[in-house]
Amino acid sequence: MCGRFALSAKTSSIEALVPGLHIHEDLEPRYNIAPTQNIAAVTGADPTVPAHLRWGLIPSWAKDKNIAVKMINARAETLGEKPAFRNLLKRRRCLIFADGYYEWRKYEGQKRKIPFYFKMKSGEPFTFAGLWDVWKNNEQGLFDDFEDGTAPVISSATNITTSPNELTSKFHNRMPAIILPTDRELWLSDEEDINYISESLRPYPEEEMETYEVSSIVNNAFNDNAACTVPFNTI
DNA sequence: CCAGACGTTGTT
DNA sequence: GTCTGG
DNA sequence: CCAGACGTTGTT
DNA sequence: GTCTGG
Repeated sequence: MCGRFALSAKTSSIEALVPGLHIHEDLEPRYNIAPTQNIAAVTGADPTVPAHLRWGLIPSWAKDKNIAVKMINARAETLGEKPAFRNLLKRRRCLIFADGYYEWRKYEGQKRKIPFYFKMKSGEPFTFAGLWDVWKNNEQGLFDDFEDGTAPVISSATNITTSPNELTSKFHNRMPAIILPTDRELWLSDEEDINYISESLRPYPEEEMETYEVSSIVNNAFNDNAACTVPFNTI
């Protein structure tokens, strides 16, 4: 899975995740990052510069950018076989910055599903494994924006999923592939052995993670994507 | 050769 | 673009 | 992923 | 129920 996540860490702690990375601008804290929105990432092309990628992969060959809604996730197990992902796995890997992600649980008799927030016990941000590509619109001028404000050239990304660790498996049968700190350099490298690369797409050790139910008061802020400092309730 | 797909998740 | 199915 | 819409015509 | 927008 992984259809929503958060990134509110200080710029300095995000920079600390990738050697040489320098983030020039201040990133707004975000607690409800959704598909089609921009996400903060670094690509293997230049890991010293932050990349702002649109979440939902639009492959370079796509005629219609709306294919993105179907490409927010990519299964780690089959990346090497899928025509849409195989080449990207070889040459267009990226790390997506996050400090938590959400899974939903529905309680018996309750209408709404409740979000649970998954994070590192350390509180530090981390990196999802992603693939990215650049798409150029062929049907209209390259200098004309779309009506929805998106550009005619879009760099986008998909978030790789893998089997869940023990903690996440209580909520879902998938979890986002979180790259171990020691594997980040490899993931951004120009290594083309996809079997070797794929070894870093394992479920993240659950002993380093924890989850909280997002309380109703936080839920409001969550829905508004507003800044939120209220502590989550522990389950 | 050309034509057509290219994807995941959750839910039923 | 690249792979699969016909 | 969730939230929210889901429609057209004519008139101003 | 299903699609769209974020």
